[in-house]
Amino acid sequence: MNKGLKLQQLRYVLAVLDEGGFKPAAKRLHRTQTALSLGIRELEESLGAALLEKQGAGRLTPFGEVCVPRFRELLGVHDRVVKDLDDVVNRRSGRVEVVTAPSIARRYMPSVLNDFLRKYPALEIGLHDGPADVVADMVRTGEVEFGVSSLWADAEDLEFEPILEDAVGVVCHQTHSLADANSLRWQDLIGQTMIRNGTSRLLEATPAEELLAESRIYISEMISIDAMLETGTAYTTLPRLAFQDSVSTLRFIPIKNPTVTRVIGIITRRGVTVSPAAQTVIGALCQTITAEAHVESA
Amino acid sequence: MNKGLKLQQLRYVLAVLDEGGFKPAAKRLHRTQTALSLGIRELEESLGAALLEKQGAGRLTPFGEVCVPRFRELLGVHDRVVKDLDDVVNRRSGRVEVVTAPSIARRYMPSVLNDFLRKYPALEIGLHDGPADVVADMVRTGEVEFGVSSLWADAEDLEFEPILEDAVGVVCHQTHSLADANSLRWQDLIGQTMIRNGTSRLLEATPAEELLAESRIYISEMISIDAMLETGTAYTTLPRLAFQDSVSTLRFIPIKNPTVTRVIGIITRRGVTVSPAAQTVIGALCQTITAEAHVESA
DNA sequence: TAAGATAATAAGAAAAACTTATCATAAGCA
DNA sequence: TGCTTATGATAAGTTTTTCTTATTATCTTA
Repeated sequence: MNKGLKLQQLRYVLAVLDEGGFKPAAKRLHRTQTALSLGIRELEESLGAALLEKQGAGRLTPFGEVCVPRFRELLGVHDRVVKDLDDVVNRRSGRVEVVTAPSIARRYMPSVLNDFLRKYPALEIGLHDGPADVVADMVRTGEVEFGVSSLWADAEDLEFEPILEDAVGVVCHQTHSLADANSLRWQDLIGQTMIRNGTSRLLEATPAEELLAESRIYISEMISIDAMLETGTAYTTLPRLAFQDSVSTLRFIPIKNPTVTRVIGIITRRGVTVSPAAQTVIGALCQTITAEAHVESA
Repeated sequence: MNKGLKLQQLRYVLAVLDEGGFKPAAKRLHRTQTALSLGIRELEESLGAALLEKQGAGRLTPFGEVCVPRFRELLGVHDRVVKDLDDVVNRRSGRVEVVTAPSIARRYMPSVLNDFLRKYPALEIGLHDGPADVVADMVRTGEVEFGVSSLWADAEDLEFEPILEDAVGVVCHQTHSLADANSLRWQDLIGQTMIRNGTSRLLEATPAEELLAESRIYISEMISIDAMLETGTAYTTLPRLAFQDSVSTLRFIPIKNPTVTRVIGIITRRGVTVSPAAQTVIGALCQTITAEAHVESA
């Protein structure tokens, strides 16, 4: 006895049964009668017993009667598996977990998600946000398929694909002495009271390093920073995207010569291909960012 | 997308996973590393997405994680089907329905069944008995796979394979005038009171036809015939096998010149192959009959 | 940075699957 | 019956698939 059924041969048998003969079955399967004859014969030999009676329109032997329901079961499972996997590949099924920097989550993800959910009604998405190190960790552990953030140290086990540059600027209250400038240089900030925050690491190893060293205040939460800025006596620095225009008493002033930017990109585990569904999300995100960039520069 | 998974390719993937690499997996499957590489690649292309990460010891892509459980399921069903059918072919599973003439059922089937059940502990058997026409009908309808009996008219839709000849003789009470003969000729019976029974049709178109015409009693049930014979005033005819030695007050006297026999054989539906299990029963029956014939003639 | 291992690629050989053409057998019909 | 038609089996050859050997590229590790 030869282990290993060939699914196609099982289909031959079922087709002969359904169509009531070799010739019509062959026609339906786009094969010749001979192909079915040979294929079914081989199947019978591998099983060790005949399935179809010698003559007459495809009648089953008793053994065939035992076989056919199992053939149908096996082919049924096969066809379902094929369909399921096809659905996954063609984004008709699946779930994506994503983590981004808070600024990205607020600024870009809403429209990405809307697009995405409309376009692929059967896909599910989970969106998380957090600071860069948390983003990296969530990608590393596999909790999420990819992250969108800046990457401090380029880790061996992570892949970074830049998609966006985000320039650092001054944020201060409208009553602050710097508030009315259109743009600033770093040296303009010397002597001013600076609040450091989570993004201040961006200034390390830049012309702003000196300011960093002078600064004697560090506040991690944006809410608390806002409250401090409201006094009009201090400023902080933020990347453009992290600044919320909605707080109308604060101003954002770009800093030039040189511009300091954080680079935001797609973070994935090195050597792990993202799922088809996740690829779609990444694609949508990049497209959205490109579109907005055009709007801004216009 | 190309419908139709090849089971072997699925096994390649699982082997690479289990063994942690192409080379050991290839070794286990008695293939070269290249064969797996090519096979898995083809599978990936047919699915439309990668299953294994490019390098490293057979790690799965997220899509691969989705696929593998389904691969296992499909192969599991396949393997179970193969095993089930193998069991049927090799008589480790199955059920046979048989119908025989009552004489066969009493005389031969007990030992056949004992042999059979001992030899194939997993097979089930259903034994029925009845007169020749009932046997033929049960075979015809498919209620049973085959019958063992004589066949009156050779029906178009039935196949008859003779296995045994059964000579007709006289049955009478030990006090009957014929009781002490060692053998009789038909003419010895002229003038005696004959009881016809279900087997009397065997005498049609034989030298005994005349006796049949003279007979004025027909009794269908053996019990009632016995009662009548006990009076010692009448005789009946029976094939040897239908005569029960256990009724010790009755005698069986062979009739010769010419001998009239009923031919008992295997009755099957024309053009229907019997199941492997049934083939076994038929084989055992023929063997038992041959063995007993030797004993008797010895 | 070189050595060893692992997987991908190329090219050809072996095996499988399919095709056309032909044959045997059974069923239908005058 | 004998002729015709239809069905499935068989033979021989072709195409396709699958596998192998040989080689190359890439990653790992020492």
